[in-house]
Amino acid sequence: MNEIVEKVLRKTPLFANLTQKEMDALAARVSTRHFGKGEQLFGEGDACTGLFLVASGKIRIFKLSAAGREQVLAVEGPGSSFAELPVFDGGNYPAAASALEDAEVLFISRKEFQNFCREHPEVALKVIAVVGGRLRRLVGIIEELSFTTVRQRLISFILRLAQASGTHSKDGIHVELTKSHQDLAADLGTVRELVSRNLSRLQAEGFLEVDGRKIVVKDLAGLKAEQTSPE
Amino acid sequence: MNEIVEKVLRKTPLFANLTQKEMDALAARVSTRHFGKGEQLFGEGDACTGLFLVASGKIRIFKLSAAGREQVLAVEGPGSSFAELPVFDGGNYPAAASALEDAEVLFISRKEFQNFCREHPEVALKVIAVVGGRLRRLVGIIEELSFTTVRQRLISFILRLAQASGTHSKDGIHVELTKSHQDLAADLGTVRELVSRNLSRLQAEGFLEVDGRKIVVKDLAGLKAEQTSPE
DNA sequence: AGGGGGGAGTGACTTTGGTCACTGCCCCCT
DNA sequence: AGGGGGCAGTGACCAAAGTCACTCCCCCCT
Repeated sequence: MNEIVEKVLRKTPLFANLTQKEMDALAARVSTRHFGKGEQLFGEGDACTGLFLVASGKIRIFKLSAAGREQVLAVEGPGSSFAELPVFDGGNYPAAASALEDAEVLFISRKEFQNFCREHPEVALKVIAVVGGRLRRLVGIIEELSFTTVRQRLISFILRLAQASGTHSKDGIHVELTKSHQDLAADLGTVRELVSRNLSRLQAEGFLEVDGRKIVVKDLAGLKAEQTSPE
Repeated sequence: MNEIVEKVLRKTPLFANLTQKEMDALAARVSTRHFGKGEQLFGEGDACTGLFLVASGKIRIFKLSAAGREQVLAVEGPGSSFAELPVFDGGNYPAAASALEDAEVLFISRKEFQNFCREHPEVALKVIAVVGGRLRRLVGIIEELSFTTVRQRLISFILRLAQASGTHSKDGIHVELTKSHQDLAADLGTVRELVSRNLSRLQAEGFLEVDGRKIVVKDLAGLKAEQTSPE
């Protein structure tokens, strides 16, 4: 039981290099919770009860608009922590979180985590580093929303995907969307229809070939050019 | 000389409650710099050299797009610190900073600040709290950019201004813009023309009266309604 | 007085984003 | 086999955002 917990703890940057003794102390304070696909961990505005660590699966952090649209702020996978901040400043969660796939999550109550940080100042420095990364990503989202079109964001997304998990072949780079257009739209800050339309258009222009969730990038250089200048 | 520095330090949340001894130690490591209106403190992508504290004036943190548009991320006044994060994670500045008005700024080098945090763990906790607030504001910007129109953002801005610094009279609430349409557009994530046009339109609709940078809110309740639902 | 510069207003237009309403597809369920 | 449900594609719109090109105004400069 505790070996699993420890394994996860060692994988999260916040607690990676604790001594065995510290690790044991921490593990004893941790509880495990399971969330099914689509299940909500907490809602926007909920009082913050503690810190979460992802053991398996993926957790999506997002904002929900009055009109029902979603804007994804982050997707956290195994080894990531989230909600560090409200734990400290005592405020409510600024966004909602739900499981993108079935997920195993570790939970540390606010009090326990705060005490632990006080006893282990290095952990506080780690928190700052982690939060720093988060802040950079948020700034990136703002930049994209403010300066770019849906088309450009979609292109960037595909290029990132190609970079990360594309397989090369003579007819181009094969990539596969791992989510629905709906979810992709929430990532890009737009609606389903625009994702669909822009994909069609990129295909018509010869940059891509689309077949369901499989995409073949035919003209990498061309796409990269489109990403920046609208021409 | 040092009394002035100390006064500023006491006003910034990060260092507010240090002992006199600590304060002296810190003050000795601080240097003062002046920036004229419009002058740039650092650019986006510059290597991070240290932490800044605002003594007087206002500093604008912003992103600059390839097309020359600006998106303001934050405006920091006296008593605020900024650039805490890159100091810790060692990365570059994610955005540029310039003086909105003539400003006096304290500077602490990266090394000095890091050491100080290591010696004074409570300061690290303070950093987290400050950064937490910053993160919330960024999430707010994302929410606005993703879910609302320029019109709604402009209305929210005016309402906030009315709340903060409006003076009531029989003909409405008088508020005054303290910046050009250009700068306001950068705050709202749009362009000059849209600010101008939307103001005109709000006037035509009877919500406001506009005279240069003076605005009289005629229909507060109506404006509040417009802020949320587009009708 | 004349000229220059920054800020503001606006008409005309294009592009992008978003909505609505359908249709069709695929897969699973019983 | 027949029906749902979720997902994807698309046509027809409409509204918001942004661009371009001016004009006007005010203030400051010498």
